[in-house]
Amino acid sequence: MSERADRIIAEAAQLFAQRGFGATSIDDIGAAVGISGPAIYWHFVGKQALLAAMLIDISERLLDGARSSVEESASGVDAVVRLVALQVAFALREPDLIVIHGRDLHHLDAAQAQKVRLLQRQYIDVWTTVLTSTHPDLARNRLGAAVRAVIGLINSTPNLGRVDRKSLEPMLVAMALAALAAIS
Amino acid sequence: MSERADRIIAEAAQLFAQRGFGATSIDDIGAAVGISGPAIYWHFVGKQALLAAMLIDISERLLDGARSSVEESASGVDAVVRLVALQVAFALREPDLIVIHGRDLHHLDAAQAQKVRLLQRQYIDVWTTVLTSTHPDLARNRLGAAVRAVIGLINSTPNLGRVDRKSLEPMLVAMALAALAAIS
DNA sequence: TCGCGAGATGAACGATCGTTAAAGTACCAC
DNA sequence: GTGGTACTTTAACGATCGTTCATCTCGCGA
Repeated sequence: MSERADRIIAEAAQLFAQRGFGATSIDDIGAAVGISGPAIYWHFVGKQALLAAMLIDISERLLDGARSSVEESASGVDAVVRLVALQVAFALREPDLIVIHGRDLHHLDAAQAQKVRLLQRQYIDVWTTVLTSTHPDLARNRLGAAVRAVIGLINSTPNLGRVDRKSLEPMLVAMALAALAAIS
Repeated sequence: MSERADRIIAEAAQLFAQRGFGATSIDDIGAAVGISGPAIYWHFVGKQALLAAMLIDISERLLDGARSSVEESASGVDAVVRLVALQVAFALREPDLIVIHGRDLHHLDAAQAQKVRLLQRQYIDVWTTVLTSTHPDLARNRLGAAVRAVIGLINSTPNLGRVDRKSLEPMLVAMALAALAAIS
């Protein structure tokens, strides 16, 4: 990916997060980069491709990170702590992508949406598999629901208002772990 | 509000939740009700008005419910439990509105969006005020952030996958309360 | 029967916007 | 300098869609 393409993705991500995919025009993105709108078509096949690029990229990064965390961990509870810390750090570092991922996924066409949803499901499955070791008495789909709820908690970071985000990190980790400990 | 207007709101809510506000046309909504698209303009001034009606309505219902719950409660912890139960019940009963509220708020114009956000802030404030009694040592904006995180947990209900929603209710309440107990 | 008003309809307007097309610029190898 | 490649621009096309308009239907009170 060229330098210019990276800039386009970065600016588009900011605009998508602020205004939404539908309310951001190709010309807006071009203007933010410093080129004309149609110039984007030299680097990407279309507007959807921008969205797909960022969504697939973050989904893959998250999945890879989760798998690495689990591999490196010494025990089940250690793995849970690492997964929570990873998600919290990601949500605090890239709130724009969190917003876009939760809001604009449906602007992808069927094939691309399916790809993103698959990655998402695999990510949830990494969490769920870890939890089956710490909560062997619970059904798997129940654990999956709990995982989604905890990720919902962590991903609310972008809406947390005017607070110093960094100072929230320990609290969010504590809340997420407490919620996971309350699964029944 | 007439009978027909209620049907329009109800069908529009379903369509908005499924496809998103931008991907739902006036003709789609009309077809779902059994009338033509432009017929909607007899009942509402425009497409945005539909969205505003449902968003303001649920925000007000939630705020009223929260205030009543707090009034009826005997203690601070009792109030927290009631607030959590209320939000969980609402999220399970009306997942469509939860989705729309979290995804399509930005399709409102400035004035309407401000009104909804005000109601939202007042709702958070009800929670926060209750929490200041149970957590007197914590700053108010920190409590507000925690409240938003917990609501994010509860509102993840629509994405919980194919599980019997009703059976999740006690677990979600337990997770939310545990998360709130972990505030620091 | 007449007329009025609520409600609905199909056609048309107008704006927005993604996308394509054709032409232009700058740099670089030869 | 000549040709080609990488990248960009402006103009235009075409589709979608919210909204408006003129017209129609139908029930109902006088």
